Amino acid sequence: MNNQRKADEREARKHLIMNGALSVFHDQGIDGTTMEQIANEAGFGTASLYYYFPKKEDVFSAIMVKGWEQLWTSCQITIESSSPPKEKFLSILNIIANHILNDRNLYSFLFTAPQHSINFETEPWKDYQGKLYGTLQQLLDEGMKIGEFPKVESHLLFKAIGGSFHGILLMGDEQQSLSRQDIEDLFSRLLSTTGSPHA
Amino acid sequence: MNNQRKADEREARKHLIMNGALSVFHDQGIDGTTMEQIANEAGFGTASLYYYFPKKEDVFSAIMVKGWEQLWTSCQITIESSSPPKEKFLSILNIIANHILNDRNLYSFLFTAPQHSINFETEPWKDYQGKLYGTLQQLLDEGMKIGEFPKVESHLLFKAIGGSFHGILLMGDEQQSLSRQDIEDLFSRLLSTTGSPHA
DNA sequence: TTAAATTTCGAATGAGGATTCGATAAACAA
DNA sequence: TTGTTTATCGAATCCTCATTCGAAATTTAA
Repeated sequence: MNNQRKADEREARKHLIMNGALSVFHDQGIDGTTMEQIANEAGFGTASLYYYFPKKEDVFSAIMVKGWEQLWTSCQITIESSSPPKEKFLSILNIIANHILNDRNLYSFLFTAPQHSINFETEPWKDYQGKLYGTLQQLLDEGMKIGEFPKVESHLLFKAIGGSFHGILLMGDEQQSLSRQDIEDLFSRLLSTTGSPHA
Repeated sequence: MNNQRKADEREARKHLIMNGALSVFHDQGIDGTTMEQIANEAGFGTASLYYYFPKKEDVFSAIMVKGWEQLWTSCQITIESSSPPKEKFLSILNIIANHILNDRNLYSFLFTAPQHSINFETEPWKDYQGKLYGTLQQLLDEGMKIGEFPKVESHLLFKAIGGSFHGILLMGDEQQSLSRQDIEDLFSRLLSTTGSPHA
């Protein structure tokens, strides 16, 4: 019975396709990418893709699921630990940062995929995304209550952090070296309880 | 001679179309928008659009130009003033924030337009964008030299600020009320010279 | 009021690209 | 070896747009 191997190989081929897709997205943009380009990049004939993904949309979806699931599971232990909010929060950011640094294309896709073109509500990865974001938001709220964080509208703080995270890690092509130190500096700056004097 | 009025009216119609386009972008996404949808939204027949904009791309381009030019000119006076870097920097952020708050659709478009699909290098608005970003980056450098800003890689700081700006002002649909105070708080936090203690 | 210029737009046209077909090859099982 | 299942893919569909046409309406100018 090589049923298992069969399945594994099939799965492996799916991943080749997904990576090909990510690579094409990088230069052509998501909406500008054709199934033919993906096929070429991945080393398949165009029609073959449909043997693995019935619809173009399914390629997107599969990538999303892979990414968000990965992200969620690698944060889970930390999330379930019992460290104080701020420490937990920063640990999670760190984990995510490492993922992004290791797989730029994938995470750039995760965080910039157009919110239209597809019925995103029913997608399975929405779940992981929701849990992760929810957790972070919640940590922010808790930490604020304890006084570990500055007194700012927690929604605002969340968006600010999310935004700068995106900016630092995903903006621009330069593979810019980023010491973990730099990252921590910036975020603990945003999170410092030190009131900030106006300009 | 009603040549002037003629020109004005034509210009006005162009703007109707641009606004229609922005409105459709908002729900359909930029790449998912068709000329027909824009036409309907703006109250024209599909073919009529081409009387004003020879190519779809020209609609995009016109919007970009309008936005960036507007942004640049409204910052120019401040930029040419002789305030110290930090003050100047925050003033500019403030001006931009107000623009975004007043014309969400336009600026959401400006800052999220896909970098692919078009030959952006030759576009006229690239100029305004470049000047504005360049100025901000430069102010950051200067301020850092004087010690008005924290000692962080200025490129990083720039991205962090750009990112959180985007996050705060353009993320999510909720028209969330945003006091200018809140905004200043967050940014002067990022810019404060107070070293931040690690978690 | 009449010719020229300006605008409008429904209905072709044409190209690009997603998806499907039909045939073939490989791998496997009996 | 031979039938069956798994994979592959070039070449046809078929549909969705962007863009163009050609005819009409509306406005301007004389």
